[in-house]
Amino acid sequence: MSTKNKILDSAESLFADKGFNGTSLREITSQAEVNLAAVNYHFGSKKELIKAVMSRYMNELSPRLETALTQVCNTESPSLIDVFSAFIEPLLSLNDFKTKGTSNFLQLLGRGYTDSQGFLRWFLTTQYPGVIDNFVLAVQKAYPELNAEEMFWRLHFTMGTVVFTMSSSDALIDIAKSDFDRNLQISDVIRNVIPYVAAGVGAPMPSSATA
Amino acid sequence: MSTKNKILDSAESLFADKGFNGTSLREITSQAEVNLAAVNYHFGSKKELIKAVMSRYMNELSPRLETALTQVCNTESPSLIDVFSAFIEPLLSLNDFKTKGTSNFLQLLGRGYTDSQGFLRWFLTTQYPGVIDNFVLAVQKAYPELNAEEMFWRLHFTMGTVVFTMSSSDALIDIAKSDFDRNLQISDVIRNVIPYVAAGVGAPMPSSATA
DNA sequence: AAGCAGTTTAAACAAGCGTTTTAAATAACG
DNA sequence: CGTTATTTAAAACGCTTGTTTAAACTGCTT
Repeated sequence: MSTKNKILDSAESLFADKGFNGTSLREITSQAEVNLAAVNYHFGSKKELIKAVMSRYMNELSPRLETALTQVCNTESPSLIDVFSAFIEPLLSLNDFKTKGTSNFLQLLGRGYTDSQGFLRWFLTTQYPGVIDNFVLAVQKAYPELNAEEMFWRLHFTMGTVVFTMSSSDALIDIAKSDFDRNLQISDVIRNVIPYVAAGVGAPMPSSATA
Repeated sequence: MSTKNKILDSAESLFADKGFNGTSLREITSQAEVNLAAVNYHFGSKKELIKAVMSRYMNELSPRLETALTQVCNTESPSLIDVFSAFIEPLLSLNDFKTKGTSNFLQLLGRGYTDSQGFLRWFLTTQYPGVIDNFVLAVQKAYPELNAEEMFWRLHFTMGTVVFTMSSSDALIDIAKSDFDRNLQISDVIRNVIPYVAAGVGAPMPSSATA
């Protein structure tokens, strides 16, 4: 295993656990068993390391996601459940790509949104615009009555639900075990959240006739 | 204005903007125009200052919230919209209590959940258990078919939606202005999110007969 | 007026941070 | 084999953090 990959792996798990700001380069290089200066040598700076960690996942995920969302758009009359379910297989495929891949990535997503404000929005919209565009198209096809403004709000609410849930998924899984004696995994959390966000996005328009 | 209150006010707005970890005591005391050591003199530590900022709001909010939720429980057959709408008046009343009170508090809530993991959960469950208990009771009355496990998940999803939305409400309001030419306030965001979370919590049970 | 508790002040502390610098070890190649 | 380029290593840099210290100042009571 190369020094570069050892750093990426350690950074990924530590970032997911403790956030970007909450993780020091010394923690990362210590866990990776490499020298402290190796981070700046290989990546230039901490910020570039963060981007490298995120890109490794997004490059794996975004083509699968775009394909799945395009397929939904090409079906006859997709439901919102169909749209959100399109995320399942691409997200779970990250577990083949890397151990704990799915949960690590989803937690990183949450960290990127809350740690340094605006970073994730910039990262996704500038680096991977195709994913968002396809997603909006799929939602429009599933719920054409939703106007642009309502769509804007509800997609942000959904982003919040997913990002927040995933950034605290470890705690939620622990509570589910102690309170309900259920041994759940990240895939169960994903399957649980889909009916919720689908119902939220699919809520009737506030001041219009029923769809 | 006392030194103590100057610190509380500056800490509140800076914490809401940049998070607890992202705000230094020197920023706070500089904006408050008091000496650096005043924080440790009056509050003991930064952690105690955070608690003091949160308590100032919760002591104002929790009795109003408990009253409103109890009233909902005492109505004949409340809807989930009724339950969540019970939050509106108590939350907006924080604007009478303090300038920008509502949005500051809701952003602080989000920071407390994401900044240092588990702090807010501990704070709310140990310091203000009555609010959560009344909330759960109200949801149970509005949607009795929801079993404990589903309730657990959906309330956490809702927490995520609200907390995340509010912690980025400033950005959302800005986007709404530039994209749709709408001048919105925090109260509009609250009213927008209610149908979403009500529909999410009210989603049909996954593997049971329709309610 | 003297004394005293309550506050405020400026300065310093120890620790941690990201980054840079130096030199030594390793690998690649003509 | 010898030279060059790459990679590692340890130490130090400059800076910021939360916290503490000790002295000065405040306003009140005796």
